Amino acid sequence: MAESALTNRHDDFPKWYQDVVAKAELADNGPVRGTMVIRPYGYAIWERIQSEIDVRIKAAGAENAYFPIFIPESYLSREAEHVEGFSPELAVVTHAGGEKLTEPVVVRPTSETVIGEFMAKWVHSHRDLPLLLNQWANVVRWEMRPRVFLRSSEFLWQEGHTAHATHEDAAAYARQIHYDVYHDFIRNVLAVPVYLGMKTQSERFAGATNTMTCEGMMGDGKALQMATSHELGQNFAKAFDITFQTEDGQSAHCFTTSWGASTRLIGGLIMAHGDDDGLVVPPRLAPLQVVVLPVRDDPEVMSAVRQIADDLRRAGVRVKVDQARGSFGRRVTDWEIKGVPVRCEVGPRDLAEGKVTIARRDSGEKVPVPLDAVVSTVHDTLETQQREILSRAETRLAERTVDVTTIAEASAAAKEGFARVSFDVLRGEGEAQLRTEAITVRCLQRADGSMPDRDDEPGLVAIVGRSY
RNA sequence: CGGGAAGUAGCGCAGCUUGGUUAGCGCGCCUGCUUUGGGAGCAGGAGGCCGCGGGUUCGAAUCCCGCCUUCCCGACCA
Repeated sequence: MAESALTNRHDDFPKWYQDVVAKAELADNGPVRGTMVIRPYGYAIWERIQSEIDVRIKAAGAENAYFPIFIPESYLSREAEHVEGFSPELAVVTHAGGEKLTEPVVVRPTSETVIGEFMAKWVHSHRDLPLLLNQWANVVRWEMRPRVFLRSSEFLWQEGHTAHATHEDAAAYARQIHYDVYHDFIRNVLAVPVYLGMKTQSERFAGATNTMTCEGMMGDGKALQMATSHELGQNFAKAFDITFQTEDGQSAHCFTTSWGASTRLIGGLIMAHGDDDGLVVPPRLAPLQVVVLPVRDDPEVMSAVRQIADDLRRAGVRVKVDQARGSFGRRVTDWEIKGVPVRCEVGPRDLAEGKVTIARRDSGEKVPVPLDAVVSTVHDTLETQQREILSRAETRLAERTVDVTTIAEASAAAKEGFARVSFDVLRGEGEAQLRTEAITVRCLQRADGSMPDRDDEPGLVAIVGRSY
């Protein structure tokens, strides 16, 4: 291969990221600072993310609904920590219909408050619980330093909101979502290994009693929070009067949860798996799993290409035929930048031998395959690739997570990746001290890597690092 | 929002210091022919409110002021 079409990842990682976003035709910047235009290929990836997450959410029993984008400003102020947490990044509508509004209207930064209001209306009895809602929506959080997919002023996400009769029920459901929806999707579809853990008090969602996170490691060693689930205790139930009658006729406040994953996952996909040739999309996620690529625009070749694409499509593979416009080399690099997992290259030389060439995006490996074995080989290659993309990411995560015992060591380790350090070392001043170096506690775990129930459990371990 | 860098064709840049023909170059784009097994070649062609607004000047891409946008580093976040 001659020179790359992209900035080299090790020369300038942020520039490389921008190049991939542009050249893989994922997104453009919008005309207003911090907004983004998601292009068809980028949106196709989002639609794959949506459908995989949606099916898991429904399996967990939640139902989709839709709440309005405009929220009365007064709703936000009902929960003190919540409004304090969000007020710096709110977009507020003060004028509409040619007049000044009597009460300003907030563009939702998240929907806890409106949904709380309606939960209060809908929940009367313990028989109405649990109430399990989800919505797919856009939200607005005005960003000072925007970055496409990672931190945009408007982004797309799903936000789940649930109400439960007991703390135990709410805690269990938030964990169920965290493991069975987020962790399962991120690990098994997105092929990103993550640390599951609890946020420290300073990193917690505004108004939550507990925030859980999936922390992934990007190609440059920085952390990305890829999904979060919150226990909100009775904070929002009290602020919005979400009450129900218990079996013995008492009135009680609900325990609520909320949980979300956003278009940031696309940024995570790019930075977790991308290489110097562009995007690498894991097969289970890929909107396009195979591109069938004619070496030249020749009737015999084209007819073979169409036949192979039909066979693959019938076998359930997401496939596209390359139209053979332009040079072969150019077309190859274009599909590589887009990260399509498998190329099936078909030329006269292959056909003369009754074969095609199957090429893997992640390893670059190419093998000749007899025509009648294409479907089964593609199938195997997709599975292998899915497995090995995850395994490479796991190796990086393991190699670049270092066990340390002091703050100075943690700070050094965070230059390359993550540090694992006893939380006792950080309690008090330690966390704040690291923060001055832009290093934060990504999550807290028990010594065996499991999810703590409380942040004051003895023996907790903190995973620290720089983050997006 | 603080510190730094930059905005000239779709993308990447030169020109600005020292104001003065018709604002250039590479890639991409269009047409034609030859090509196509790893970013093709030749020939012809299209494409610019030089980020926006104001000022200085006989004259501004070039000098001055303001604003907007992008990127980097910080404080905030999914």
